[in-house]
Amino acid sequence: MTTTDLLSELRWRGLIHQCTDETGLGKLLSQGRQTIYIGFDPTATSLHVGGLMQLMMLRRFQRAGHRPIALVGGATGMIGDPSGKSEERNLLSAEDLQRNVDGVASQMRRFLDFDGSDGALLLNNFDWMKSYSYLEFLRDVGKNFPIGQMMGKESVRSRLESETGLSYTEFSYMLLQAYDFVHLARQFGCRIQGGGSDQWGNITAGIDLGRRMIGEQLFGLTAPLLTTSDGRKMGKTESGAIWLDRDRTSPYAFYQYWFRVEDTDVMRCIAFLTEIDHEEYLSLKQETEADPGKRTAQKRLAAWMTQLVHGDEGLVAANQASEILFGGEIDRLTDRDLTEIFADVPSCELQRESLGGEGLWIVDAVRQAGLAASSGEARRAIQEGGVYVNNRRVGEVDRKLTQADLASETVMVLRKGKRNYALLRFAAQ
RNA sequence: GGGAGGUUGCCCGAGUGGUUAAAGGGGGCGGAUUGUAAAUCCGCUGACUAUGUCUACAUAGGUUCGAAUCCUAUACCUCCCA
Repeated sequence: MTTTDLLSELRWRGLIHQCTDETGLGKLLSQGRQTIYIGFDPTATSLHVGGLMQLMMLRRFQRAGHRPIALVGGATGMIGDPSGKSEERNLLSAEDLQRNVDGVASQMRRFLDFDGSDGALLLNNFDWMKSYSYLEFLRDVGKNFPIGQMMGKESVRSRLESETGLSYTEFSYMLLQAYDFVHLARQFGCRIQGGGSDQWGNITAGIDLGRRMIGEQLFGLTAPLLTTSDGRKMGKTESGAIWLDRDRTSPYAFYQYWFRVEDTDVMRCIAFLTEIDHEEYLSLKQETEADPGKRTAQKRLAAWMTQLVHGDEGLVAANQASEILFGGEIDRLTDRDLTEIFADVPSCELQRESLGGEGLWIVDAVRQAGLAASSGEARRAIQEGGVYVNNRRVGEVDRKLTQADLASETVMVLRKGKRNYALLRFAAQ
């Protein structure tokens, strides 16, 4: 891809929410290899879908021949960005922060090429902020910030009007992020900062600071937030965020999340998060509108995302799991198969002896597996025909489970409703 | 400080001495339908050793054969007067 294509690609994908100077940026990009940076909050050891948007943005720049800088906010993470947050964040300890920085950094290697002298850079602003003294910072940086302008920023204003208010620490956040931009411009010739639309205020603060401190014209580019058609943030389920870390969100759950995206949201996800080209995008859009029941776009999205984040094995496993879970009876599988397919499904260990004699009462099994909070609830579920053993419906409340119900050597698969699974493992002892 | 009203199940909200585990709605859960969708329809929604037993209508006592319903005290909330 040539540099001139990059902006037009971002445009058709709808990835340009705001830009400080689109024509100027286009000119800059056509002048040759540029450097762009985006900051990442190290709030957890893993990124989630929100961070993926930004990571993909950097990746698009790298593929167009530019150099991306992924900046983990080891320093800014200690302060907490008030943008888009309704209340003050709890400060992280230095150790937690370091752990998060390490975790996030290792995930980024999947998306960006950090090798060689031309590769992407992974930086931590703690490295240059840790030894900056308060006094010096106030003289160099602080004096360039008119309070009036700071107060005008959306992030500050909305918080001042709210009941929680904001602390001086949070108020100062934008100085740190602004200084990052200037630092990167000086050290690495980085003249572009990207981010989500909530970062606009922080980015423009950096551009102003750049003009004052080093007399350079910097550029800012924000992407829209990834939201559903009814305005909620994407990447969240009732049970929490969708993470990139396979231990937090299994490849199967990850795949399922994208598979189940609403028709009205799926094309935007494809545009925002994948590298599926315009031609295919249009044909997917057409197919989805013509026959939404086929879920062609959802399948493509799920496959693309899962492959990028979890690799080929992840995709194969997710596909297999989906087929089995939504297929017929579960039978003649091995413990290994089941354990892999149901990696993120809750399971409980039971004594093998409980299968002997009378057998294990289904009501107890459902309750112990965590599919029902009480045995009353378990009974009800069974009476309503909502309980399945190995995907076979259980008819009677007094049903007993025996050896014959094992799906593999030691495991049974219990299900309540459409897609609530739990494993029962019968330990040998 | 004085007066009036309120506090019901996950949430809202009926119920003012006797089949009241408590109407109705929302939510949640199951089923049917479907596209692993939306909408729709049906059922369930206190616990348990379960054709029975126990615990529940702010909390603690009391009246009564019998109370969410009457009385007393306590806590919290709302309104009115100072």
